[in-house]
Amino acid sequence: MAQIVDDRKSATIERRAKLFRGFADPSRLAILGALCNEPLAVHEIVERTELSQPNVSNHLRCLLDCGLVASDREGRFIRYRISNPRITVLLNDVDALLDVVAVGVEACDNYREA
Amino acid sequence: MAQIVDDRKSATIERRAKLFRGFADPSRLAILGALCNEPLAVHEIVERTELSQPNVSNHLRCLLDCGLVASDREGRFIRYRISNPRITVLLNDVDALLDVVAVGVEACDNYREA
DNA sequence: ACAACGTATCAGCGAGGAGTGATATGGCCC
DNA sequence: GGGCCATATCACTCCTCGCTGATACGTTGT
Repeated sequence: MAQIVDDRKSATIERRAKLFRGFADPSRLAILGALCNEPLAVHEIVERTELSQPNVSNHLRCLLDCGLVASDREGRFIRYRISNPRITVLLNDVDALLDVVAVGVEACDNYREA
Repeated sequence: MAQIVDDRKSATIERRAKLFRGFADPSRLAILGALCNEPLAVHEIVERTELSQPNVSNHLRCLLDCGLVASDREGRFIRYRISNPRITVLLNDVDALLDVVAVGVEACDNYREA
């Protein structure tokens, strides 16, 4: 019984961690940031983020699998968009938290700076 | 000028990514989850999370540097607590987002499952 | 049908970070 | 003050993940 509770708890934690990892990458954040303004085709994302095309495609696949973005084919373009407004909410929350902890976060050298 | 804007934009993205990474680890989430209920000393966190003591200490140092937790010495104990309510808000929002995308997130095999 | 464009896939490399075990530091009590 | 408990630190290993370059797939126009 306690075991079941533990399993359920840790399963929740693992899911949270995995979702956070989805956001914990500059490239994916750049893509999501670009898509927050408007839906975009892949080559447009490539232009705006200055990431390589395969790189963008890889991350889009990840974001798509995770359900964070959705895609619609339009002729030979594929237009990607944010799948759920909660994502924007989350990004805003992070910015709000950053207003408070930005200094500390930048100072933390337990993981990489850039 | 465009360069400055780019720099500023990417600096924002990097900060966001770094903060997200702070949350993107099961151990740190377990610690934060435990602290959400009540302030705890290190050995109490060790008991509840079943993580090793050095591991907990390492993560606490990281969370402390980032400003996500705060600490108070109490005799030979050191009591840690969540530093800002926005953190709880953020965790709740993630859960809310998970209600929508949990299936996709678990299905995404672009990064590790557990 | 062919050329050109848009997008996806894959293997391989490199770096960063999480966990462990041993050890150091510091405060408490008898 | 010596032993003990609570916490911190460090070196090291392993594993995961992100990026790149080459290439394949698919769609559209001519």
